[in-house]
Amino acid sequence: MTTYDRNAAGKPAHLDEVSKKIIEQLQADGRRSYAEIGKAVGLSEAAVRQRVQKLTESGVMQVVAVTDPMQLGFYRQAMIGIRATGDTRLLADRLAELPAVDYVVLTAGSFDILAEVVCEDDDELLTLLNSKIRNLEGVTSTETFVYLKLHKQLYNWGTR
Amino acid sequence: MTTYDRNAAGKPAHLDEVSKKIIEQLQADGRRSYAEIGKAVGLSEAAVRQRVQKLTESGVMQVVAVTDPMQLGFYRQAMIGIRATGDTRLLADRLAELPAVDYVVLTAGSFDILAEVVCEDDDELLTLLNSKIRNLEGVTSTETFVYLKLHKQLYNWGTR
DNA sequence: AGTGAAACGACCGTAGA
DNA sequence: TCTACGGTCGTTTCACT
Repeated sequence: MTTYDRNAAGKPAHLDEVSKKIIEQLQADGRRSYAEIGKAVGLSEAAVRQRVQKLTESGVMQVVAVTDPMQLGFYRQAMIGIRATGDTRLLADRLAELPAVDYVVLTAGSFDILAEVVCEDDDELLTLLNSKIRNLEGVTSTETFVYLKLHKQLYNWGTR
Repeated sequence: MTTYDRNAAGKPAHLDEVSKKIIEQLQADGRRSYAEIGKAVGLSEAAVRQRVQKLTESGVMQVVAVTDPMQLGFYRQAMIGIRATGDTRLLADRLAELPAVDYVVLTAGSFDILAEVVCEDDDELLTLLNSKIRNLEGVTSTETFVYLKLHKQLYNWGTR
């Protein structure tokens, strides 16, 4: 599943300190054992496992592999600001279908949509823009921000 | 470590099909056992373990917990486009130090920097913008794109 | 929700092709 | 770089609190 609704699981989750610590442990290393986490947070292995299962099932957290595009041969990344007419949700669906697009967000402001793309090179980026994105129904104009240097990238949203 | 250099580990990594499959397995579930992955890709448990270790050490991949800001009480996200003078790398360092900033990228285009922020509410966002970001040395103007709906969010960059 | 205990399975180091 | 194997540790289930 590539597209998801952040509101799907409902509202807050008001985690206690122990669950926050468990999440921190898994943010540092997603393969850390439940037993080791238990030692760090002062809980039995079984209790940690139950909490992790709940956190995962409720969508608060997931443990996944993240990869570095550069090392996989994708040397060109960019953010595309898009201005559009009509229902931007439909347009967002079309954008999300493109394999090179790894991030789509509907925004308020001078762009209606922001889309991040991952390309092998400038050639692919140019083709993507001209032959795919700018052809989509509703797109009135785009602005491209080529990445010069990715400086900070956190996955631990929300625990700060 | 919150800031990292994507070029740190050098250039390509030309993975074979087996390593790509291993990464796919861990993208689906970061806690899947080496033995189970081995069955899926046709390799012994030890071989999978060695490959995962190499992929992790070389920075091609890492297994981590990712969380949903909404469910942790951060209801307002936004992308801030920043125009600046001087060395934007220094400014990016200052931005990266702010806990609410989870993403900073130096760009070419009508913005010099794009920064994603995660806030509890509009109040915090407003304070962040006015009292923190716009005060930073070198910032000449900002443009804020408040997130209305996060539509697609991939962590599996590069394997497409 | 949590603990503890026993059976099972995964993980890790080492040896060898 | 892979497989094979044994010791160790983690995980799972279940009965209990």
